[in-house]
Amino acid sequence: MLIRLRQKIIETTQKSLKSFFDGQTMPLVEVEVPADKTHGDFSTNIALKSTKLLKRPPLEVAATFCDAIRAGFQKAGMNDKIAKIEVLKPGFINFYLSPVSLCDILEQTLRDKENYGKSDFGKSRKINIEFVSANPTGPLSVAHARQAAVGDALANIFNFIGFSATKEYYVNDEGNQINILGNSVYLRALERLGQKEEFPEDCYQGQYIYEMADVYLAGKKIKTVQQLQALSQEDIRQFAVGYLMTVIKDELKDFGVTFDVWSHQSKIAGEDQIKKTLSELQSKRHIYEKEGALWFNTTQYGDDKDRVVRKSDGSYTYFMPDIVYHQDKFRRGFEKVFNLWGPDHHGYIQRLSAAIQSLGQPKEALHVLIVQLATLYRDGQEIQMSTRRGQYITLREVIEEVGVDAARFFFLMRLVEAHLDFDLALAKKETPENPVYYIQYAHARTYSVEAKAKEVNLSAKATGFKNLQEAEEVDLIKKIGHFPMILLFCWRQADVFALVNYLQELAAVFHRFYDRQRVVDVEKPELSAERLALINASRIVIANGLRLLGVSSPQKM
RNA sequence: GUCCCUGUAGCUCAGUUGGAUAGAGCAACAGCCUUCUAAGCUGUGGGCCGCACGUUCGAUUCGUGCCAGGGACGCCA
Repeated sequence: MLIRLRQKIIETTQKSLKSFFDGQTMPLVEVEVPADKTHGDFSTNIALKSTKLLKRPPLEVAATFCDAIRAGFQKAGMNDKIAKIEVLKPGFINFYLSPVSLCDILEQTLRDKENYGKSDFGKSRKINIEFVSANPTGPLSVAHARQAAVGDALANIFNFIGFSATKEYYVNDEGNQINILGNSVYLRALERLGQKEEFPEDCYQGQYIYEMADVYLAGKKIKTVQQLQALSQEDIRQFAVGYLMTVIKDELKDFGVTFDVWSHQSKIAGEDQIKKTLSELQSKRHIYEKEGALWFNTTQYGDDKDRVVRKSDGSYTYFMPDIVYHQDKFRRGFEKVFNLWGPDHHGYIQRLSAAIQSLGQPKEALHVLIVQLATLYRDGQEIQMSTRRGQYITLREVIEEVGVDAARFFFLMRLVEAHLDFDLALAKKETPENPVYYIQYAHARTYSVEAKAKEVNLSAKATGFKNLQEAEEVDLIKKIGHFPMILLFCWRQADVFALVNYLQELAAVFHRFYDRQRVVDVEKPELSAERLALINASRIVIANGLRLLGVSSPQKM
C-alpha cells in the first residue's frame, strides 16, 4: 500500500514541478522515509537539488515547490491519503499520512494475512542462489552454517517478492579432494583390518573417517585386507561421497534448509562438456597456449593475471569445470545468479566474472556474496578451530547447543559481508540480552491478549478504524506499513540484515504499545475491537518476517 | 610487493546509495508488576564518525593520500 502511495507521490510531484524547469532536465525526484518521524512519513530533497539550477535559495525554492505540489495533489485526488505537506529547515518537503492511509494499512494487512508483504516485484524472473556447496569431505562447519542461514533466507525473501528463486548446492564430487577422501577412508579401513599404514598429513584426520571405514567394511562384508584391496579406489570414493552427502543433507534438513537442485560436478562438467566449452572459448580467442598449458585471458575483463585452465600435464584446474558449471546455470535460463562464498574465495570473483562475460553474459548477471566468517565464543572466550586437524565446531553441535531459532537468527544479525561474533552462551540465554526472544516474545504476547479478549467476548474488527490515534498506535501502524518496503530493500542490498533489523524495531514498537495501552477493556468495546485488530496485524507481520528468516513464531513462551 | 575488506559510544554493530540534532542493543546508574506474559517498559550518562586534504548548497557516506587491523594473491581445490 505504501509502496504504491510512494510511487504516486513521486509521479505527482514530478508532474507538478515540471513547469519550473522549462526545457532543462529536471533532477530525479526521490522520496524516502525519514529516519526521524518529526520529518514526516515521506520526504523529498527535490528543492535542495534544484537550487543550483534555478539559482535561488533552497527555502524559497522549497516554498514555491510546496505550493505547486499541494495543487498537484489536489488535482490528483490524493488529499484523502496525504494529510499535510510542509517545508522544513534546509529545504526538505515532507509528506504526512492521513488517518485514511493508516486505516488502509491495517485493512490490507488483515486481509492479506500470511501473504502480507508479498508482491510481483520480481515478475517471476528466474534467479539462482548457490550456497553452502561444501565439498563432501566432512561434516559442515559453522562457516557453512552461516551461508546456509543467509542463502535460505535470501531465497525465501526473493520468492516472496515475486522472483522465481532456485536454491542450489553444487557437489564437488571429483578432483583431488575427493581422491584424498577416498584414500583416507581406505587407509583407516586397512587400519581396522590390522594393517597400520602411515597416515599422511594431507589426509582427513577427523574421527568420522573411522566411522565411515567401519560402515564401508560392514556394508561390503569385508573381513580381510585382501578383500579390501580387491575393490577399486573408485568404489570407495563413491561410497565416501554418498555417505557424506547424506550426512550433509541431514544436517541441513535439521537446520531447516532444503535445496531445490543438487548439481554434481561429475554430471555437469564431465570431459565432454569441458571440451565443448573449451573449444567455444578458443573460437572466441580467449584461450592461448604458453609453456605447454592453456591460459584464459581473464585480464581482458579486469583480472590481475591470466589463469590456467589446463595444466601442462593435460589435467584441468578447478577453474575449468567451474566455467562449465556456470555456463550450465545460464543455459538453464537464470537471469541472475547469486553465489555465496567464504572469504577465502574472494580472489576468485574476478576470474569467474571474466568467464561468464566471455560467454556472453552481462557482468551483473553474476553476483558473488562473500559471507564473512563467524567467530564462536563461549562466555566471552574465543573457541579455537582448526579444519585440518578435524577440530572444529560443526553445524550439528551449534544446533544442539543453542537450537535452530537462535542459531539462524544470530547468523543473520550482521551484514553478510561483516564479520560476526557468535556467543554460544548468549544465544542460549533466556534473558533480555538475547534478541531472538525479544521478537518471539512480542509474537507470543499477541496470543495471550487474544486469549484474554476471548474470555470477555471481545473480538477484532476488520475494517473502518477510527479510534487508533494514540502515538503508540500510530507508530505501530506505520511500522507495519513499512514491511513490504523492507523486503524490496533486502533485494536491492542483496542482504537479509535489513529485515532482521526491522523485526527488532517492530517488536520494540509493539512492546511499547503493549505496555502503555491496554487492549482488552470491557468498558470500551469499540476501542478494544480496533486495538485487537492492531494486535492481529502485528502478529501477522512478525510471523511473516520470522518465517522468511527461518525462525519459528511460538504462540506461548 | 599488488589487490580487497574493515575502522562510528566502554563492548558488539546500524546508518535507507550525498541529507535534517549521527542511532540501536549490551554493559553502568535510577525507576515501573493487586490490571492483557517483567523474556517487557521508562529515564540518565556516554562521540575528533581512524587522520588530512579535495569535490558541493550539504560528507560518517564520494575521491586522493597517509595510519591501524584483517584477508586474498600457485600449472591448489
